[in-house]
Amino acid sequence: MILTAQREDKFRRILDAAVEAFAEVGYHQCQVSKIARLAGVADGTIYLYFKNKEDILIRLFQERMGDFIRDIRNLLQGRETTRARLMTIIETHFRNMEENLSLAKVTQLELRQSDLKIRTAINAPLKEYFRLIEEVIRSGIERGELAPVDVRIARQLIFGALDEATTDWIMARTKRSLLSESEEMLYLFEGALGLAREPRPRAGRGANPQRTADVSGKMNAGEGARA
Amino acid sequence: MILTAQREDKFRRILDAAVEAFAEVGYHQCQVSKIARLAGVADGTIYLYFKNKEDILIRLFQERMGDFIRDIRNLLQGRETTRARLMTIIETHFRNMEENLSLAKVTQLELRQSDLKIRTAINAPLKEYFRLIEEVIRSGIERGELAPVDVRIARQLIFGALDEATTDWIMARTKRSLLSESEEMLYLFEGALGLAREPRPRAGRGANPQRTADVSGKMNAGEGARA
Amino acid sequence: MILTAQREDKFRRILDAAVEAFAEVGYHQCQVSKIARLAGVADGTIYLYFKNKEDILIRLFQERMGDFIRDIRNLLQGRETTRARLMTIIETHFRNMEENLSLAKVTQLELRQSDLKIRTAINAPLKEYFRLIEEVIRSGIERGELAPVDVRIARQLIFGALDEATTDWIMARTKRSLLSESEEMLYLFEGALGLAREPRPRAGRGANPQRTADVSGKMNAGEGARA
Amino acid sequence: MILTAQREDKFRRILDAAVEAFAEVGYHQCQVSKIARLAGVADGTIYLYFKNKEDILIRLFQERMGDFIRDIRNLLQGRETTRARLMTIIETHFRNMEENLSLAKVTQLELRQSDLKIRTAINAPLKEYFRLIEEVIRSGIERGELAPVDVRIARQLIFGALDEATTDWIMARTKRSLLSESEEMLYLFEGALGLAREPRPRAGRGANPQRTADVSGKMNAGEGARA
DNA sequence: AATGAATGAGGGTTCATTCAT
DNA sequence: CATGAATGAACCCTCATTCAT
Repeated sequence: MILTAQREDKFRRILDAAVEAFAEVGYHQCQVSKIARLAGVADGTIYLYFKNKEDILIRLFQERMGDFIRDIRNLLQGRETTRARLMTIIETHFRNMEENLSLAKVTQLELRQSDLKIRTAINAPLKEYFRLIEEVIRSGIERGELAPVDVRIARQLIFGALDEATTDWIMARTKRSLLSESEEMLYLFEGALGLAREPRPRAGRGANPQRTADVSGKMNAGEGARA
Repeated sequence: MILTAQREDKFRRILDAAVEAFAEVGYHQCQVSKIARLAGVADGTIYLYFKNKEDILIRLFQERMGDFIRDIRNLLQGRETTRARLMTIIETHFRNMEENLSLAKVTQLELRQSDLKIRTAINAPLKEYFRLIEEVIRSGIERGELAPVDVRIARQLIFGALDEATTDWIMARTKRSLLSESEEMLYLFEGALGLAREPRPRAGRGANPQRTADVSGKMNAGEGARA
Repeated sequence: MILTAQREDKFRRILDAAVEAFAEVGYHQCQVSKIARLAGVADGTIYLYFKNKEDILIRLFQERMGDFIRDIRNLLQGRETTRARLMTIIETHFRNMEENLSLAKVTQLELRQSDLKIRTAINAPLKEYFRLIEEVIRSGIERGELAPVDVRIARQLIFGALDEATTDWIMARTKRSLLSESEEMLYLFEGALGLAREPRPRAGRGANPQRTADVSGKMNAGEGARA
Repeated sequence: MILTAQREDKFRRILDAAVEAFAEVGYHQCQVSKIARLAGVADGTIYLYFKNKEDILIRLFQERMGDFIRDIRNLLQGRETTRARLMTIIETHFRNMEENLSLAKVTQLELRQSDLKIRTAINAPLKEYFRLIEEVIRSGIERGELAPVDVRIARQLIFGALDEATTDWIMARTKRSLLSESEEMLYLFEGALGLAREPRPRAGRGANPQRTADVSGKMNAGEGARA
């Protein structure tokens, strides 16, 4: 195992190629040779850097999820209030997905395809993300900003909502912005967690419930539902 | 093509066998011959009832999801308040999963493995569920019971939270009851949707945030995280 | 085994259906259920009349070839000269094929698909046809009408030429008449067998070799060649 | 994709193996793994060189037929008279078959099994052979050596006779030489095409029609007829 | 380290045939 | 006799992985 810059580069090229390839055709449909082609290496070279196809998916997730958690941890340093922290999580989650559509597709769709072995390997970084969310909730409770909710269940709600919103967004044909949902999502979280609510940021929201009704009047046809 | 009770029975036996088989080894790892063996029919018989392996998964979901939605719609008939309706959704969702662990595994894990074709086929029943949730939210808003939240996003929160809680429960080794989370989940939904909160049903909850801390103190090790 | 008229009818319907089915999609591609459908009987019924799929092909050939030989034998009764007899063979062969395109396709194309077992079974009727041709040649030699050619090889030439002309005709897109080749074919046979040649029946043939040249100038493109 | 001698060799080994395998058990009965075994390669290797099983049959024919036509064209260069040219065609056709019994079996029996797709692919080389025969006939007519016969029909007679003689020979149990029929075949062709006949080469032929009678006296039992 | 030709296990699906009704 | 649902053997091909160069 050499760790030269060159090797590091090839490792990254394969990972980048894999993201694109998985996102395009799906993990199971994706042939290793396709990744090799996109990465500009020979098929066999893949196996100098990865144990097998499964390993690519796992390392991919670990790598990107690790980056994501590092980012979010850094951003949380500067956030004092629980509201600011929640907004940071929401926005970073959404922005990360929005800026990496391919990665988002893999994360939301392909990773769930994997069998038990893969999901087990994926466990660690995901657990880290869960822990991070739970820490925000717990400290919020301790500081009296949040109601004494069940931390695990509250985390399930937060992660589940962000995750579902992302999947919805990927499945939707109309490419509305995911980030634009952040404020409404924060509003819901505030209520769920018993955080004293700020006045609604969007003017006219309270005054115009019809708009909301209209939107949902579309009945989610073709958009909200996972296609 | 006969449509006798006998034929109906064989169709169901194959579907039941498929649920067990997919839950046990996963869709991709599952051989058609395994389903046939479990169903007590010949391999070829499968293809008298289903177009192909994929079709089994699709029909399976459509069938069971259809039943589920029918159940939930029936129960909602007798519920007048939005709170009661939300509780019905939560409990029916959780009970359904808890009573059909194999089905839950397929729904939560295997169905997400499927490629675009399968997910498209799955779309209709899932959309129907989304619509149902959104109808409860919308009517709650119209009746003044809920704050004028964005219906689509609120639905994402509700479905996402239920879905994530279920996945968590399946992945967890310790088989705590999923249904027992219903009340806390309802409590969070109430806050999120601006529903006037009932006093916490569980005595001591507010008084004992430590319990929550304990639970999360486990840091989700091997439980909360998707293994 | 009953031999009522009804049974006889069903036997024939299956055979007729098989001719059409084999001609349309080929023996190997043809499913037994297709024959059953065309014959208006159940799949299983086929097996009351035939041992298996192979048996259908064999009986089909035996039946039709038997009819054909009976026809040709009857016609030969009234033909005294070897020339007339040869013409009878040529015309009956061509007319038979032309009037039963489906049968011709099976005979020329599908029957040659069969494995050794089928060809062995087909042997008897084909041998009978060979014998018939050889008898005409032999008696022609004995009566001094033909040169003392090798009977077997002469038969190979006659059957081979008729067979190849038929295959050519089937493969050709342009549906020129096969029967119209009879006279030229007879002319060639006369020469080959040393039969005193009649003056060319087609006026201008000898005088206009260019026409022939023109025709062949087409180089057989798309017609003569087996497509 | 390397095109080294090594690769060329493997291509040829597979082709050779296929000829033997097809000849032995027939195209449809022949498993790809049998070809692989005979060729000394893995099953999957076949698919590096051929698109599928069908492709093996097609390429096989194109390859060998191409060689055959090249051979015959070369030999025809040195033949001035139409008689010599006809003899070249007859002898090369017969010798080629006799020296490659397996190939002959495939050509005469298996290739006719193929469905439309295969026969279409086979068209080109076969047409080339037809064209070659027709060129000999046409130039013979132009040079006044042959009667002004219909070129296409004459070609059908020549190819049909050679083809039928070959099939006969393959189906026969007694392995008389095919090549030994060349002279009699030429004799018949001479007559058919109006070529001034040479005196019969085999002494006693005219004098001993009994030999012919004897042969045919066998009534083709098990020999002449396609078994 | 890099290559890519070679490997060969593995499985979904078809369809001729059977047999209970 | 007739049916047609059920059977299950059989096989082509893919593609992740290896290894000689």
